[in-house]
Amino acid sequence: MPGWSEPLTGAVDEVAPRLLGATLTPAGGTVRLTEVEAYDGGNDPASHAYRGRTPRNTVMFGPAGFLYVYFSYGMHWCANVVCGEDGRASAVLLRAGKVLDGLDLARARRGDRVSDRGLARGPACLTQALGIGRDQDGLDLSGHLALTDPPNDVARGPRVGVSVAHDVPWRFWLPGEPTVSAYKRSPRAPAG
DNA sequence: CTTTTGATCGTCT
DNA sequence: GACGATCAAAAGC
Repeated sequence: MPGWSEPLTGAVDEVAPRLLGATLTPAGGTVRLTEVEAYDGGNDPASHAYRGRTPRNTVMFGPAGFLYVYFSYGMHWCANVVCGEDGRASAVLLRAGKVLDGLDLARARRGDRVSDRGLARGPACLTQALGIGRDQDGLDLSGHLALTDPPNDVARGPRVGVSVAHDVPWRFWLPGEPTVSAYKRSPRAPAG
């Protein structure tokens, strides 16, 4: 029995756009993914797996179809779908989505001042809206992630926030979606 | 809309 | 000890 996650086992830059349009329901509340970023395991200097396996990134080295969650900037959680072959440690960062279900739940977790389109706009906003945290690191996504038909229109460009590998256009999003986060280069990126 | 800046701490060197 | 795969508020257009 090939796992449900078989479509996640190709090259990560081909897998990432397949996640656009998918629905995710990890801990109450559902989001439709509108923006993702690919990280190519040990080959990618921007990847958390670039310098090998550590306690934090262990989940990345496991099979596809699991959630890799990490703590960022001392206050945020960010979530990835582990992709690629077992041991390759590729992953796709979930950058933004549109809340389809559990609007009240998402608003309660994010705060009343946030607009509907802003609820899951940005990787840390998305995890907060969905209730993703430490407990979801290593979560088996079967039953939580539903892939859809490939979107017919996908935009791509440089990744947000990374200070290396700017030439790699591995951010993918659904054009025209108001839930897609604004592009910001890393403050530490080389001037240009 | 844009730019700037402070918050805050786990992780790895 | 330095550095983030970030965010929100504040201030200027």
